[in-house]
Amino acid sequence: MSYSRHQLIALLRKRGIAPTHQRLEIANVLFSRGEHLAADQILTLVNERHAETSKATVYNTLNLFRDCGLIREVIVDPKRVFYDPNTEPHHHLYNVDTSEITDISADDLVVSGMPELPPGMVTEGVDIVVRIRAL
Amino acid sequence: MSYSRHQLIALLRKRGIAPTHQRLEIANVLFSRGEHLAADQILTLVNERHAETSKATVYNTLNLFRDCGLIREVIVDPKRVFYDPNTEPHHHLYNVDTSEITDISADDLVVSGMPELPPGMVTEGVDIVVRIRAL
DNA sequence: GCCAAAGATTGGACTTTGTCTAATCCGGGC
DNA sequence: GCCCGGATTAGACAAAGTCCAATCTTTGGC
Repeated sequence: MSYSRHQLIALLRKRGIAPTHQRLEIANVLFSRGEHLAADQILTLVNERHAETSKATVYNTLNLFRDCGLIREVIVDPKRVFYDPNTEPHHHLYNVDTSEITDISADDLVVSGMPELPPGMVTEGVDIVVRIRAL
Repeated sequence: MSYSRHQLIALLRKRGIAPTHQRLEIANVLFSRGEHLAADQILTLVNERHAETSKATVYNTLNLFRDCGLIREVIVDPKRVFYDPNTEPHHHLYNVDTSEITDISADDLVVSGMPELPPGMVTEGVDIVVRIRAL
């Protein structure tokens, strides 16, 4: 599931994000791999060939992508945030031993009995994490 | 919902935890308030009268309590772990504006369609977080 | 294509959360 | 009351993430 330079540019433009070098590199790593990656992993991957993107830019860009709804944060590991290129509603299987994250389709996993929210409150999202481990 | 010194000692002893001064203070803050608290909040609360418990001890103790099943970690805020004195199965409402956490009974909120686990894997827990915000 | 303005990137200092260590300090059993 | 293994401590350390002011790119108007 690889994306061409043009496709990536279109993806960013659609959200009003100026397609710079660094942003395209980061988008490429996220969307072409389709994996859940943490900031430090992205920093490493993006600089694999020749270093060209700084830590600050990786964090800036991930926050920008998140704010624009291009990617989603996954909060499962107390040590770091993971970024998910899949923004469709879905849930996660989290291997606590290896920190590996796998998707669970929202069609399979269904929640019922959502509580009334306090007035003036809206749901931003429902995240389900199934924590698993060996044995 | 206040706990007496004796009740707290019994609570720790039941899990084989030696009831020291500091541990009782921390247990008291958690169980008497019944709130979801982060380590730094616990450190502050415990030292409100006169400082007597160090940061290291707060972290040691929270990890100990967690390992002994006395409390539960709640991973919802990328900035810090919250500790929950309620270890019964239940879920959480998380106010992303205020970082406030509220319980949702597991009787109300039901999940169906749990996926097959890879062989040799066991479920450690299923955490549902309903993220809400004002507006 | 050129230029300026707006916006993006950068290294490095800084903050925060949490861990580690080696020294000291209990407290429960004898 | 004494001892000893476990508990506590200050402070150094580590890792994730933010901030800043200087510099570099993009982009849109011409």
